[in-house]
Amino acid sequence: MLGAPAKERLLQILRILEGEEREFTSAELETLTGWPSHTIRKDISFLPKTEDDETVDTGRFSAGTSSGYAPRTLVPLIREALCLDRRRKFCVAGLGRLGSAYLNLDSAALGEFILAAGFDTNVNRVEILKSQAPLYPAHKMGEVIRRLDIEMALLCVPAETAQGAAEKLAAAGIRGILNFAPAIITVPPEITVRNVYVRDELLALSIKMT
Amino acid sequence: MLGAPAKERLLQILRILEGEEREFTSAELETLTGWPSHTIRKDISFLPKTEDDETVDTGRFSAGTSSGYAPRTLVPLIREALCLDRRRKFCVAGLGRLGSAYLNLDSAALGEFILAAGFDTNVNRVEILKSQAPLYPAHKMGEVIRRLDIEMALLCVPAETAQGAAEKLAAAGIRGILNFAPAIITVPPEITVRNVYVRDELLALSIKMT
DNA sequence: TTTTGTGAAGCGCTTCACAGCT
DNA sequence: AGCTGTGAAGCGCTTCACAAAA
Repeated sequence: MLGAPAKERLLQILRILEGEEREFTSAELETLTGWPSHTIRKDISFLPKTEDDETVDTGRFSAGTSSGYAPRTLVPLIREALCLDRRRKFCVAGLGRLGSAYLNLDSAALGEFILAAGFDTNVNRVEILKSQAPLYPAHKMGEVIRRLDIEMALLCVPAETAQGAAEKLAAAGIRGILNFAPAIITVPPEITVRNVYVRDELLALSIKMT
Repeated sequence: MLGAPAKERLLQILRILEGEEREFTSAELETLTGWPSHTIRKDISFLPKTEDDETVDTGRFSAGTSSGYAPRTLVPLIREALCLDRRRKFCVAGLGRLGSAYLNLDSAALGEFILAAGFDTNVNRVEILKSQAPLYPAHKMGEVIRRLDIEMALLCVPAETAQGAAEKLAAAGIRGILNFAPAIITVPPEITVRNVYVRDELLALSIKMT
């Protein structure tokens, strides 16, 4: 119940609704997201029903209100369904140009995610760079990740060292890796990887452009 | 024929096979990609058959060769199927940490895309940074983009200046924008935007992790 | 025997059409 | 009238099982 495509759409809807106050109809969400309104309604219909409502209202978003979905009620439901209620910690592995750029993202751009640490094999960078989060030499990864309970890592090392760094992260007990290095990394199956390849993004963009 | 999920997988296979010489079995590709071997074989079976082969071979990759797929024959077929034949030019707008990181991607990581220029309002950066592509002050954007026929831009400026930079790119005749700034940008409808938000990538990763 | 190639079955997501509420 | 909510139909992707080739 609630497949991967639906989760992707709900995430997009969540982004639109967050911070909004006025209600959105499924037709509006269609123009904003590009997904058909009936698909969106279907996705939302899969969300858990709020049982704490004592009134005998049939539709939980008061179907037929002729006004749409209220962010106030919908946003928490989506967050719960997508397991986004917890604030998760992540770290940056590799503090070159790319990694240090992500060190300096302000918390508004990160939402529920907390930048908890940065790592690099080059001790100079660790000492020189300034960051809100503490920076450590790479060999302390295992200790720090476990102590701070860091779940995810942005992998920002060069392509040549990506596989090695991924293995170090795996050994350090990381659970998910966002791989920005233009390389294919393989890790134990209990670790989830998501690749952010510039080439793939350009490809997706050019497909969208046609 | 050949749906979106299959394209995604073929792209991943293409990345693995490019530059390789030895043959790969579908079982090997399974361990490398994570997709089941029968799914991979199915995807490949959808590729157009090479008609120029005079011999009456049944399987075009010589089914039963007991050795796997030859990159030599497979790579061009995938490239054609994914419409990756044309080489498209792009530029980088904003040469801070993030932008300059992307300036230094080698061509292997970019595939069919060509980095044709970099722009920044800060003339110092334009003069000091070294890059394979020529760098220009931002005010030359219109002239350069049109002269070099650049189609896409990586928008790597800070969030505060993202909207202004996007408007300059729009005025310069860009057709697509890959927005790396953590900001929502609005452009004329003839321009396609694709956002790469770290927060969204982290969200997608954590959903995948559950 | 190993590995590709593929019709057919299976299954999950999307779409439809309409009921229900305001 | 306008909009949500949802069983059921439809369809596309995945999986299966086995034929064919070296």
